[in-house]
Amino acid sequence: MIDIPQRHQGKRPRVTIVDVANGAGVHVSTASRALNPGTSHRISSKVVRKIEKVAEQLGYKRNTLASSLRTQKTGTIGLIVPNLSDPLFSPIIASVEERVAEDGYVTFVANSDYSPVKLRSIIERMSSQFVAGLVVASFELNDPSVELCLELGIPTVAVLRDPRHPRMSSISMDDVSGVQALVEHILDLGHRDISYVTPPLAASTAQNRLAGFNAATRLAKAAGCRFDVVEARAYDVAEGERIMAHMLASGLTSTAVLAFNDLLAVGCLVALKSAGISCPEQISLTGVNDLPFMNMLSPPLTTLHTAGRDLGLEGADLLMSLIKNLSQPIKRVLLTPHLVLRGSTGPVRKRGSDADPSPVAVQSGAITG
Amino acid sequence: MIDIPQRHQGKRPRVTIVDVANGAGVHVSTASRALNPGTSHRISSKVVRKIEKVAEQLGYKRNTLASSLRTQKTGTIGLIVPNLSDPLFSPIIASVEERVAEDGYVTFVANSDYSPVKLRSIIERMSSQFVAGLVVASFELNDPSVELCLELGIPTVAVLRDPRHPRMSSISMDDVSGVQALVEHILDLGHRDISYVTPPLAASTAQNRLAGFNAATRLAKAAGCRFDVVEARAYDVAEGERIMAHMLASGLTSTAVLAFNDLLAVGCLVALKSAGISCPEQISLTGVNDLPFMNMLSPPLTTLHTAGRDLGLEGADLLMSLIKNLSQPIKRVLLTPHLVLRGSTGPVRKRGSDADPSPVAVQSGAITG
DNA sequence: CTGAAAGCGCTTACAG
DNA sequence: CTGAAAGCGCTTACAG
Repeated sequence: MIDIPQRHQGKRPRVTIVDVANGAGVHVSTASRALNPGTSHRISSKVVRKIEKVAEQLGYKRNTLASSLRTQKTGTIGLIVPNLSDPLFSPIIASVEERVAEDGYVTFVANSDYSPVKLRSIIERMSSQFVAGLVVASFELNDPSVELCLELGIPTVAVLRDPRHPRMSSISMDDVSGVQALVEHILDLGHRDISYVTPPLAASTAQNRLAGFNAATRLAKAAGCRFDVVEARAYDVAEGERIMAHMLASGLTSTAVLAFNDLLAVGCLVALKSAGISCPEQISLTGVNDLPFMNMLSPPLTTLHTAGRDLGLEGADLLMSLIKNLSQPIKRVLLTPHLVLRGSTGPVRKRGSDADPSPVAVQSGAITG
Repeated sequence: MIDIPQRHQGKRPRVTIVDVANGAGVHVSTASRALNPGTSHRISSKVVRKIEKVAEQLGYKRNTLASSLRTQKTGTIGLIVPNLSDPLFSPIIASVEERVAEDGYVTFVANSDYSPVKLRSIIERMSSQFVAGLVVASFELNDPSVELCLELGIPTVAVLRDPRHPRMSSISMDDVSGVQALVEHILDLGHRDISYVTPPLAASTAQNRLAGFNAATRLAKAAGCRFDVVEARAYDVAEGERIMAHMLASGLTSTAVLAFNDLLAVGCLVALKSAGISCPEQISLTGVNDLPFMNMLSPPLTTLHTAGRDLGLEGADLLMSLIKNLSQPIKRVLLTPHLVLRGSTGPVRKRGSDADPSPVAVQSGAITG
């Protein structure tokens, strides 16, 4: 019996530039020049047309592998994010892809999983694949991978997280003033006991948001207000739930809780609900990022809007210009996050009105996580 | 003045296999064999160790471009989704990446933007970059790109959307029975006038969900129930908002609305809210996919859970085995979506109770979009 | 077990 | 304006 593969039997042979050259009756070097935008002007337009026609008819596609090997440059850029599943990165991925495609580049996306070790190995792998440049959303502060990119000579732009390296350009959100505005809004609402949930201070985002919190609370602290910082271990909903349950169990006195990001805030909200505590009546809550659907929660979440699409577009744009000219001044761009006021924040309860003994009491049985 | 580039001056020279061979005092072919897992057993282990040590010291990284050009195979696979920003695709992207990484492949992600034309050009581009295989979530029914993949001889697996081609394997959700279960739940709640919002029937998902709706309503229709199908033009929140506003303006009589997906459902919810119609008291609402945060909406959305991670893992797994052996039987795998009952669906109002004239009345001023 | 040589498909100085 | 030739960095039949 003849063994016919059940699929793909029609594998068609690949057309090379040699086929095109033969078909057009010219030398391969002529065909190559004609088919390259940068050199086609050196060939008589009649011959160019002929070659283009033959290439079209034969369905010729340049072998980018061979081309890249020869020219030592590829049409690919790498994009590294710390968590592919976090909705925060969707618009960043989409917009980087879009912007670099304008210049004919394609994008490799990789997930560093919040690990500096994985980040390093991804960078090394991408370098060995000759990416033309890198957009990195995974850098931590003083991340040794920054030096690696510089040593390897790969044009690189940091987005979202700024490694704060004197030779690395970055596009990030102005977290300090953003969180400051958030705290001021909370103070305006009359809150005098506020907690902030921070992740480990590995990245600029974590450090800057804490700095914003501290800056805003410094004066108020002198005036007798109470501020507390609680450390989370991760960035996700589950951790937010755990932290809030823990805070409640330890006798939380705050009337407002600011979370590092929306995911933690949503987790806090879950824990508040299962403890039977109403938001914002008993506790006001805020996040950061303004992820999709945050306007549809119950209550809708007050947050800072992170312009993911702008981060991606500006980052990719800067990378494109860096690829054209590496020797340009380092830039550190801050985009202003805007405050999105929604239902999860409200005026602090007047003392003595409405009863209900503070601090917030909660049955230990109601605590999850 | 001497012009010193401000960045990247330390660009280090690339180490090739020739350097390694020289350093180890062997021929490049020996170095190549020693450094390749498949051939290293042919070299004396002493020499292998020597070569590995030198490679390590020199920081040698194989140039994958050159390697791929020679072997005619790359370590990359392509993943094509119709919309990079839809949260539905995040777990698919993450899980495909994860699974193929186990076999040493890296992933190219591309966005077809719901356009068969863009899809074709992405496939052609990826083919010209010698991807080892493709995972495609963008196929429409009878999509000519399926033939293209087969002709090009690229191992390909369809996920989420099944092009229903006799020679294309696919992993998708069992939408027919899923939506059927959804309708039965709604009927159980007492609803007798139900509308379904469908997008254009280009993809299997659209066609199957409509088929599920029709199958479930056939009997009930004979029993005098009223069912309506409304056509949307897109898949997003804005379109859901527009459609629901339109339905309300045209005197919607249904007490339950099923939307093709969560995004449309959320849009419907927005329109209901701005029209002052309560969900589920006046109108029950369902989506499909169970995107993140759907459990946190107000009301939480009843929906079908799409196991994005499983689609990605199974799809990538099948692709890996296809790459190893193209001549294997075509598979069409259906995963069962499970029904997630939440607050957006509830019993139909008893007639005559509670007053409120049906059909749902609404001021035209309240209609958005 | 190791070496010498050819070749993957391009591009680009070097000639003319 | 076009051609002939070298070479990017690998891998792999072919010898020995």
